[in-house]
Amino acid sequence: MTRRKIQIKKIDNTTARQVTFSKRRRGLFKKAQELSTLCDAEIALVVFSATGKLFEYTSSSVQQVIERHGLLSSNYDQLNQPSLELQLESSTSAALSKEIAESTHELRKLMGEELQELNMKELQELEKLLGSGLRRVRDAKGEFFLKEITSLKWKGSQMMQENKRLKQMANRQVQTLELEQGQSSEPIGDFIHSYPSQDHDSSDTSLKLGQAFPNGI
Amino acid sequence: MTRRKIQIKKIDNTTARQVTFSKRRRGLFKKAQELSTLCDAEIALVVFSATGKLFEYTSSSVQQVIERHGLLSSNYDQLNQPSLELQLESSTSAALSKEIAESTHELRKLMGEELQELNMKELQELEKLLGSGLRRVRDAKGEFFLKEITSLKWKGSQMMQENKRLKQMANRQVQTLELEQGQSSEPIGDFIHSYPSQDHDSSDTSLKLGQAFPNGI
DNA sequence: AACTATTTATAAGA
DNA sequence: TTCTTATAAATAGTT
Repeated sequence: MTRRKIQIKKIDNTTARQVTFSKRRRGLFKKAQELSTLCDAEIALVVFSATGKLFEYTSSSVQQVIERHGLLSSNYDQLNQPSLELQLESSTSAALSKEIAESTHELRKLMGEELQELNMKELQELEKLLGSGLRRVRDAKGEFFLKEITSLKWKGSQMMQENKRLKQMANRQVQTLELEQGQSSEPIGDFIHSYPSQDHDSSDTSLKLGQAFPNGI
Repeated sequence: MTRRKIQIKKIDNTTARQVTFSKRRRGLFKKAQELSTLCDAEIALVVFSATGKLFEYTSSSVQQVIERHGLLSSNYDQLNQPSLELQLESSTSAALSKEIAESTHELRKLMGEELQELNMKELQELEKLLGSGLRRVRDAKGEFFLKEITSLKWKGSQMMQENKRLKQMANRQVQTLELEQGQSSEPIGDFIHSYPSQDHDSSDTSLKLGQAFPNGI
């Protein structure tokens, strides 16, 4: 807008458009930075050129905020040792409930509720992360959950097969009893289908499931 | 920068700072919009005033892109009926593997791999969602995963208890056999601890696990 | 919120 | 790309 005034519409000539893009982009970033400094504002600016090149400016490093709170590092630490505490070493209802409660709490924390502990200003700074940082965290969390789910499904399938095997074995034994002694007993199936009551006896009958899945997913 | 040149540093006077903020913010947004139009660039601009007020500009509505691809709606549809297909109606290895593979595929799709089907331009537009849209998607996905994991853990615990019960029952029967017939048999434990082999018989031994968890988490 | 003297940004050309 | 420069646009200080 100087040797002549121009219309604000897409510049047809490719070369001219690229030149203008460079010039105006620089101007825009400079203005953004000036506004941030002069008025103590937090600014995030992302520009994609028509060719897909990315330029971005953020007035404050949100990375700093994140690192200050150890969000990334702690999350990544947890990501690197998934499912270890989930190998179900306990088998009573109470212990399981507790474990589930704890895991849920841990997962909720992972999900970002811990962010609520940051004050408003810091949250606003976090907002400015735009894609990069938060998106990395999000993707990592997603992968974590995905692995967790896949692992749990594997364990579930293993347990189902074990259950099946147990039932077959039980049935075989009942048949043996019936054949050899002519006794009749309650159908195994009905018993198996009933849900466990709240009694916890003290004998160690833990089945040590989920202890080895060589092709760990 | 006109009656006099100014230094680019924080303006002390609060009123002056607010006035300058308004003027320059407007200028900045105008420049952003001009750059976007002139050069066919995608621009996302977020400004937080010192008082925490938010102003933002995005050159294209990413909401449109998302709605066009039905990403939000389809995900939410899936969110509203979680774990139904996971109630493990099958019990053979082959069926389980297939189910796991399908579920995994479904989860991967949920995770956003479907986004790879969008072309580059659209992805760039998506980038500009900044927090709002993508964050909503992310949070929804996270909640989905969380529910899925909790549900799977519940099922796992139910199966473990059922396994325990089966083993107790088996042990009781073995004891009965041993008492009444004086026979000795292989220790149940070892058999139970072994992992299932690849045989699939055709008898329906499905245990219908996970069909009712009144206190659903 | 309006004005206006200047500075700044930048379109066209080199 | 970078520089030059004439001119348009933005805006600091004022009203």
